[in-house]
Amino acid sequence: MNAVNYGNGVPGSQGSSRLSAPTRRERLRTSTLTEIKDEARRLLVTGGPDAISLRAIAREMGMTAPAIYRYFDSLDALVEALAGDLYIELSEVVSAAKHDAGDDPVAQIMAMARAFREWSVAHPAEFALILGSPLPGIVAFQESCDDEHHPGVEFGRPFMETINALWLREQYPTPPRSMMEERLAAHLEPLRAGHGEEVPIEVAWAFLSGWSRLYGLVSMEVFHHLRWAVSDPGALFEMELHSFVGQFTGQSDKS
Amino acid sequence: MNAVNYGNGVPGSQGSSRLSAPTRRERLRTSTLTEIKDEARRLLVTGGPDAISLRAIAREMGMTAPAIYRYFDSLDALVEALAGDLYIELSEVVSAAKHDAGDDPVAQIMAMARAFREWSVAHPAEFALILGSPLPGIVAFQESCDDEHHPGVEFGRPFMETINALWLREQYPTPPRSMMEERLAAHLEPLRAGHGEEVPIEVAWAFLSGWSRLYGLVSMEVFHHLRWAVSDPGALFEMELHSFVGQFTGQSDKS
DNA sequence: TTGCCATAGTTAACGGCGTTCATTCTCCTA
DNA sequence: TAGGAGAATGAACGCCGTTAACTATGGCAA
Repeated sequence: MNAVNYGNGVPGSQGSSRLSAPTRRERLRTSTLTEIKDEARRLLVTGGPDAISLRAIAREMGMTAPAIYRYFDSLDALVEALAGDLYIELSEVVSAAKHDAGDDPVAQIMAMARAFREWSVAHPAEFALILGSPLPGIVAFQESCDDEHHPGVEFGRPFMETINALWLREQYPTPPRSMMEERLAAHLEPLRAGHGEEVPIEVAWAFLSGWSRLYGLVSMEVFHHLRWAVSDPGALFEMELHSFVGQFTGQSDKS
Repeated sequence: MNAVNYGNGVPGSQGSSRLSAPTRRERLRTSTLTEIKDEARRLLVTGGPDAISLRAIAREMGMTAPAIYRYFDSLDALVEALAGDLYIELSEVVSAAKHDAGDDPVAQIMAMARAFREWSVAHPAEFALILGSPLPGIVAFQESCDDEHHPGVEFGRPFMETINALWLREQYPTPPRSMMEERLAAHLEPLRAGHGEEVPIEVAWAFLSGWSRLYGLVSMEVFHHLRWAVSDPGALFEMELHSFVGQFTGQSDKS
């Protein structure tokens, strides 16, 4: 691991000198870098994660495969960088939806959930790469989660903040405190390391419970694991979403 | 697709003649067949889905790769057959847990959910193969879900039956009927094709809602998508499980 | 202006992969 | 006992990631 290139960053004697004044070399380099990732994504979309190959990328770019090693240490490193970009893209989509949803936390939650589903359904291959079964090579990416600014943590932040705002406004129902203390409080170090030590246990519960429901439903739809049950997963999603936010608005579930 | 071997079945002029009297040839064939799948599973477990290769299997068996084409039409067909076996194994584990849980539907649900999680956590690679991102090649396997005896449908059956029994015993709370009629009733043809036309809408809802929660939580744990949040996913699982069955026992969620 | 050298790119090669084809061997049966 | 079906082989094709040695080039320092 003595290599100098890990996806970006220019190896060079003097480096980039002044900020906001990239040299010609640097511009060419970043241009090639993003072209590689764009081509990788195109392959991902058309043929799945396994279709991403250095040779195919190079062929499409009019290059030879070994040239890509000037930009990435390995195919895995390239895929990892692509996964990071996709995480950021998804985060921005979700955050934008939140900002467009007004001030009501419940409306914000619904907007974020819908944006998440829509992006996922529209980009199944990308979803599989960042939120599906971790391929060997993506594993390393998952491991580095102690970082406070890990894309995964960053992605969860707007959800967390909204649920926190909601809790401050009204104390929605939760499982018994005793159960949360016993089953949850002792195991929240990772979450609190990323989102602040003071996050209330009720917020942590609502976040984890809600996120796992959202993730389960969406990934079953994206992976076609619902096809045997339901012909319109979107309608099921809407129902579950209303049922979920109903918890917070105190709306009864009784028929 | 004019090939005769699709995983089992002996191509031959006379075939297997009398039942329960397999010829020597047949015995050797099925023995080799299962040895191939066993080796494939070993590779799956140690190196992930991509590590399954005909050449590695053959090497380990003291054979050459083309010989495997006597037993499977392609690598994809082999993986598909393996996935079918794993589905059956998981189904049996879950069914066994149900039968060991006594007569109470709620106890049965908890036992099945725990069995599902335990198998999944103990066999992450197998879980990824059958319940994770569908690789190209597994897609075909997912498509054939119109079959009433598809392994996926078969796997869901004990869950469905238990929730049905529960509904017959006590009418647990559900979302408003109007919402279920609108969002669910019109899209349940696939489920009813597999599990009977007469399944009540409340049972379908509870099944889908519960299964997606279970699947979401377990797959996040198996895929390490919870590592940044919680250090003991098992405790979170227990809490969610209690919270879920609490819906059915009328237990309040208020702290 | 000249000369240097880091950088970007090339070709060739290695080993591994799925798959096909022609061929050989072996066992069962008619 | 002869023949044929089935099992397995070796060689080959075209992919793949990766490494190593090599060449061309553009920008900076003397």
